[in-house]
Amino acid sequence: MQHLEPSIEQRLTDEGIRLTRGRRTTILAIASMGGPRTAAEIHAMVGDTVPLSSLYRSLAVLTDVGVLSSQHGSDGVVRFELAEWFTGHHHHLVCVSCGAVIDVTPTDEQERAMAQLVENMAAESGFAVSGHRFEIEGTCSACR
Amino acid sequence: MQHLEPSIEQRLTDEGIRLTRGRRTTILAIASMGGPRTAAEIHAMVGDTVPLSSLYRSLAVLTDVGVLSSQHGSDGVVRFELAEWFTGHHHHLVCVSCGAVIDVTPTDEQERAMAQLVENMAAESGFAVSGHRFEIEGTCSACR
DNA sequence: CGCTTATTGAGAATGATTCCTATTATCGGA
DNA sequence: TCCGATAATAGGAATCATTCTCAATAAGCG
Repeated sequence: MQHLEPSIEQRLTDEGIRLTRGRRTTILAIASMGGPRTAAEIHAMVGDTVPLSSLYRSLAVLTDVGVLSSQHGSDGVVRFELAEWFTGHHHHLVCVSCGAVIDVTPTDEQERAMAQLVENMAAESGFAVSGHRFEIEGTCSACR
Repeated sequence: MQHLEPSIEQRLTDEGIRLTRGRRTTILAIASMGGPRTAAEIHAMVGDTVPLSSLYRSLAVLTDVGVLSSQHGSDGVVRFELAEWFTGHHHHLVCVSCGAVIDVTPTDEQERAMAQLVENMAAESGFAVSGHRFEIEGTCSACR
């Protein structure tokens, strides 16, 4: 992605969010890194053109608007990546040996079964379900 | 749980870990709270009998030894609870508004369905599944 | 009971993230 | 194209959870 996808640009204007140089730089950097990255990693990539404090603010805004999604890693640090509406819904296979993360896109049928399960489990708690995260732990083919 | 379960006490001595007053207090507090709790919440419950710094150390040790399990919430705070070998396998409902976490124990049928799903999804990747983590995001009844 | 050594206590230190305020840049309209 | 209202930035201070330090203390063994 050399330029900003129109769909992303659209999303921003729809929300009344200005597309500043810093935000453009940030989005492009994340897109080019192809996986969840920390603010520090992104900052290292974009350099001083985007100060850390501005970067954090941009990440927050872009996540709010739904251009990015964030996840809190087991090391307590937040990682950002392009949101699923852009990359597609997926889950992660996490190798407990080498730490590799493999994307898995569920089939429609699998996703339906999962949604069913989610509703069943949440029903009794008066919980309004908005999404789910599913992580499969195991050993990847390279590590066995 | 008024007293420390023998199985937990055993675990500690097996690992050469001393059972101090602070650690006993900490474990009992967590057990009585019945769900994942932050260090701050636990500290509020045990009071000054266990200083924060000691509490953090105890939580780390107990997690290492496998008496507790920890999870990093979407609010960036770590929550602790008794490990699954003690409480039984379960999943979490996470409130995206207030960060609260509620335990949900799947029925045998649900867990079977989930295991099935996991195998299906991992099959193509040559992944040897050892476990899974399932988090349901939504809004709790108090926050709606 | 006494010894050895793991553990504690208090506060300082750290690291990620957020907040504050004057300054600047975006973008819609004339 | 230029202007103005105002969203957004810079960057440095502030916050918050968590970790570290080290002298003082207590667990558990004999």
